[in-house]
Amino acid sequence: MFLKKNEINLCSLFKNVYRIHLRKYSNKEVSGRMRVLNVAEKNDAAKNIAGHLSGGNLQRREGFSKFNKIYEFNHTFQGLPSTMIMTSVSGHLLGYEFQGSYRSWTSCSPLELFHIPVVKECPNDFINIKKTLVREVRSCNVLVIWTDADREGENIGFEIIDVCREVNPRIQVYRAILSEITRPSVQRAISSLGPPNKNISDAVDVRSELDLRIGAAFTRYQTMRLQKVFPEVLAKSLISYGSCQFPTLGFVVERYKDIQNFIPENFWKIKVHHKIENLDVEFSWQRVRLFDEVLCNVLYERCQENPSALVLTVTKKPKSKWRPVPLDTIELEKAASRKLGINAKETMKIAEKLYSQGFISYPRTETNIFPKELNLSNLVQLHVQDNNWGDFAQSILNNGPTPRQGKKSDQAHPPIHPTKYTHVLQDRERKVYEYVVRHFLACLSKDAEGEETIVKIEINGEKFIANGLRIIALNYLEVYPYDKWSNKQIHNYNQGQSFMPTGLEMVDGQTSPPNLLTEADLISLMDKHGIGTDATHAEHIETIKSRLYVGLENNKYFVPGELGIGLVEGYDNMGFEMSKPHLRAELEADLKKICEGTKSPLVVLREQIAKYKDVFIKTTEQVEKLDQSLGKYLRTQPVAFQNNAQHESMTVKNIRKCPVCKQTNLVLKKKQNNQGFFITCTGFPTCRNTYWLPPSVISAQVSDNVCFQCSGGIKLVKFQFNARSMRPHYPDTYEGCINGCDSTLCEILQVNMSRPSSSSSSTLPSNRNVVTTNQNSRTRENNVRLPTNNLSRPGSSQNTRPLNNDQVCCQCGNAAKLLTVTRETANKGRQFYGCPKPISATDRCTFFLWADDQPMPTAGPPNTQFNNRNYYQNNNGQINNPYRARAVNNQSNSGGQRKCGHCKQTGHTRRNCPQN
DNA sequence: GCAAGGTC
Repeated sequence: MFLKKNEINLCSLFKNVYRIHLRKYSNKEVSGRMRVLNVAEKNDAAKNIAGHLSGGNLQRREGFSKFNKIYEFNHTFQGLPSTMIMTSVSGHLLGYEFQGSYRSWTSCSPLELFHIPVVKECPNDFINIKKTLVREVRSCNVLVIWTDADREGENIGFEIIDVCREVNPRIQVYRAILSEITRPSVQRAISSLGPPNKNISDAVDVRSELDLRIGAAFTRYQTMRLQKVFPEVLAKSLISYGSCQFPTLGFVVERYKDIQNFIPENFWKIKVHHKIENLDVEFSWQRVRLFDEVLCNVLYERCQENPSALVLTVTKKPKSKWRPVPLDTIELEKAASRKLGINAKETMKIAEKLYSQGFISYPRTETNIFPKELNLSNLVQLHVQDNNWGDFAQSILNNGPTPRQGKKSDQAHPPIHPTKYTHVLQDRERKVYEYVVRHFLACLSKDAEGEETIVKIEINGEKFIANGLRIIALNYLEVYPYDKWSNKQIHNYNQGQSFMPTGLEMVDGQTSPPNLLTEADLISLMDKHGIGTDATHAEHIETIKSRLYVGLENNKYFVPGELGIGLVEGYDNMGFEMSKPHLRAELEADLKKICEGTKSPLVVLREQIAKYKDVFIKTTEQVEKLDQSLGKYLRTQPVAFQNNAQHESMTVKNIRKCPVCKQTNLVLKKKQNNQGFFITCTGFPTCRNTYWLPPSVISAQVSDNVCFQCSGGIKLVKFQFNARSMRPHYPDTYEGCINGCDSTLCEILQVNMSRPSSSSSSTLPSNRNVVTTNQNSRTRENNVRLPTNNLSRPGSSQNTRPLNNDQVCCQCGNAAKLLTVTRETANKGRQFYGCPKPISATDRCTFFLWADDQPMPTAGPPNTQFNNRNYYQNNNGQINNPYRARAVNNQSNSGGQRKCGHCKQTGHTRRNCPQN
């Protein structure tokens, strides 16, 4: 329940009327106060926002997660006195994963990873955070999202919304936008709440899903193949592919190859020296250098003919060395790598520790502009006490801080700066802290000032230049030893004067290749090409090091490893620029269009998947190029490996499409104790269709032969039975079709594919043929529909009756009865299906299904089904997925014996209880 | 055993 502001004002005049009004529409707020759940992206933000909103008058209590506290305080929300509950998540609450058995690398062909369902689920680490949200939101009327004002923040916001709406579907949702966490910003944000932006969130979902599908498909494929092709070298290697790690590797390989392919060129140039006493001033040639020796020699000889130098001009002008801009993550990483000798990954680890101890501000920021509200003088004051930089800090206070401003703002975090003084840190922590402090003081100080002298001379028509520098004031350099700027002396020259050089020489040289990339260079390239984020650059670099794609030369320069260069060259030879940055850039452009609402996320997903799937298939077709390239660099002969649809040959063999879910395949598997076999759907646990083979089967193997009687390429299975355990005259070894055409075999095995599954062993679970939707997860499929039709056919093994598509059937196999809730509850009038047998009947099953939760028709792509009542549009214009709402009906799997917490009956939960 | 993105 939420009231418009003018409505609230009116109500405030008639408090009694308002209270009635409030109670009428909200059963959450019995006390007459609004309860508002506020959720930030991290605990630190929640704490600070709560502090600003409450003016410090708040109570802290524990949530289920020890890292994410709950802050409670009173506040006037939209004109109403309200109880504010502020808590947080820790970044993403949910993440995409493959379901169930698909997490096994051999469960399916890697090609299938482009299409099989993925679910957005809460990792175990974050279950406690989710539990806190679920508990708190039950008693609230309003949810305010305070996550970071960036793309990921918007997506995290929707993850919070999804979790909260699951238990409180009527909650009103608002988005607060903060540019920084200061009191004015927080106040401004809460008084200008808007709706969350689904477009932005969708873009992140698309990116996440693509990263998983593409990354996993290529990683599994190339790992499994190359381990077999190079068993001596790569048997235990994980050969990953990722949309960020591969371009990062590509940069290293490209620079290495540039150097390898570099052809030096000879050049020649003329130098002039003028030495008086100990000062030797060198004049450089205005032509810089010539690549023609004869021509250079002609000009040199001309100078020699009349070597007297005439001073053409003497220019003196002020020269500044600019103080640094406020520190962002990338600059910290680069500076630490270059100047402190600490690599980016280690730097971020140290910075995070310093942040968690309160010594520095949040170290993952793209902002290099100090917000106006930040009291810089107070922060500088903290450092006046220091022996090394205290005097400098005092001088800043005396003159007033003059921050140099950069041009970037992530609208979320301020530049990295010290927040507390300490002098007790040791080693690398001290180095990083000192760097942050000195950088902070430096950028609040003044540019270094100097005077530059430029002298131009002419010798018989050829012009030369020399520079001098006189430093007037070091200013920021006094506190910032990481920058160098030194005086460069020059003689006093006057325009029009002539002098005789003490040296005139022609020197030769060779052009030299560029240097190998340092870590700072690599980070700059990643930043320039949009590979990764400021928070992840260091991780991608670490990944390609740990996978042995690259190594370090002299502990400083990146060189590709044999594996890394072999992979890049292999894909290049196929014509796929997998290691080039523009693939990611193209996706980024599409993501931007999704954010702007000019391109549909489904279209982007479909296009990108089609593109990468095509590359994947073509890769498998010419994968020998990868073998050859790697063989060359690994100096190992590739082991012959069949090239016929490799992505399939390295996985388990499919027997046929699962007759229940009709999406994934039936495969043959050994039981965990290795004693006996079963045939199961690879969609487990989404699809639980399983056929247990009798103990008399001592060996089973899917054959390459297909059944010539059945259509659809059903694979035969080769069985070995216990000797003489079969019928008289039945062979102990037999290859046959289990699809139904071989009735004797199916009878022996008690397998009947015309039914969802059959129980062939009395000692094993038989009723597993139920498709479920994980209650903690949201399922997303590409091109295929999540199997749901079994809900209308909870179909125990006894259910042999053919059912039409529209019929709802209970667990006994009977047509379910349509009933209506008659009790005076929130669900009064709502229809549901139940078992048609009398309540007193002992064999009555526990089937329960809301009529408006019925599965959709099975035809047509999912995005064409928006007219179905199960797809509904919420207040924020988002399309909600009905599958999640239906998940609670799935207790019918595995016996469904959990009791409702309300009526104590089985077959439904408290939330769906018809007696509500 | 897989990605990249948050965060602790």
